[in-house]
Amino acid sequence: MNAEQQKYDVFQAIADPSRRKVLQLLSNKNQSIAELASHFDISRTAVVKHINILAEAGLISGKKQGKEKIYELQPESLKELKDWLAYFEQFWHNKLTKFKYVVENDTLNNK
Amino acid sequence: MNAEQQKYDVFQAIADPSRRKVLQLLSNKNQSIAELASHFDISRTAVVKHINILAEAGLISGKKQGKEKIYELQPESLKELKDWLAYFEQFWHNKLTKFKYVVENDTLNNK
DNA sequence: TTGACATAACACCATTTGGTTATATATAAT
DNA sequence: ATTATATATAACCAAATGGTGTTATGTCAA
Repeated sequence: MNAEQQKYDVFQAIADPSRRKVLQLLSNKNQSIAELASHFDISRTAVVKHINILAEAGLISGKKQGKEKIYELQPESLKELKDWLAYFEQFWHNKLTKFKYVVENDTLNNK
Repeated sequence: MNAEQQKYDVFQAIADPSRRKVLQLLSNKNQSIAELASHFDISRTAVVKHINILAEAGLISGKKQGKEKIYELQPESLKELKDWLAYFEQFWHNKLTKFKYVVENDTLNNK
C-alpha cells in the first residue's frame, strides 16, 4: 500500500506557462502526445514531463489507443482552485465596495 | 527606463504553500513582516523572500510605518486567475451536463 | 548617544525544476 | 519479418527555488 505521495498539486501544476498551454490545447480537443508536442518549441520529452505533472495533479488523463496515448482535460480538479479563489473574492469585493463608498462620500470629506 | 521584467506572475506566486499562507494571514488583518513571520517555522529572511515575490506579483503591498513595514492584501490582482479559471469552468460545466445527459438516458442505451 | 528593534541586503547552499539527448519498448503497416 | 511510428525510460545538466546565517541600515526610546 504505497502512500502515493502526490508530489504536484493543482497550484503547482498551473504555475508553468507550458502546462497552462497544454490545458488550453486539450480544452480545444483531446489529442495525443505527438499532437500536443507539435505546438511547442521544446522537445517531446519535455512536453511529456509537463503532461505527467498535469496528470499527477488530476487535471488531465490519458488512455492508450493503439500506439497513441490520447489525453483529455479533467477540469473538475480545478474546483480546489475555484474554492480557494472564492475565499479571496470576498475581500476583493469588500475592497471595491469600500472604495465606492469613499468616492460617493467625497464631498462630505472636504469640510 | 528599466524594462522592469516581472519575474513572478500570479500563477507562480500562489504556487507555494507558504505564500498562500501569507495571503491568508493578510486577509485576516494587515500586519508587519515580524508578525507575519511569527506564524512560520522558517526563518524571517525566508518569509521576506516570499513576501517580496507576492509583492512583485501585485498580490500584496507594503508601506513603511515608523520602523515597521505593514503589508496589505491586494486581492484585485487575482482577477487574472479568475478569468483564467472562468474559461475552464465552461468545460467543467459542459462535462457535468454531458454526464447528466448520459445518466438520464441510461435506459435508452440498454437496447 | 547608546541600545534595542525591525527591516534590508548579502553571500552561500541543497534540492527541485525544466530542459536536453540517447536508448528501449510496443504497435502498425508493408 | 522488417521497418516506421508513438510512447516510455534513463542519465545528465544548468538555472531557479526555497532555505540558511551574517552583516548593514534605519528608527524609536532611554
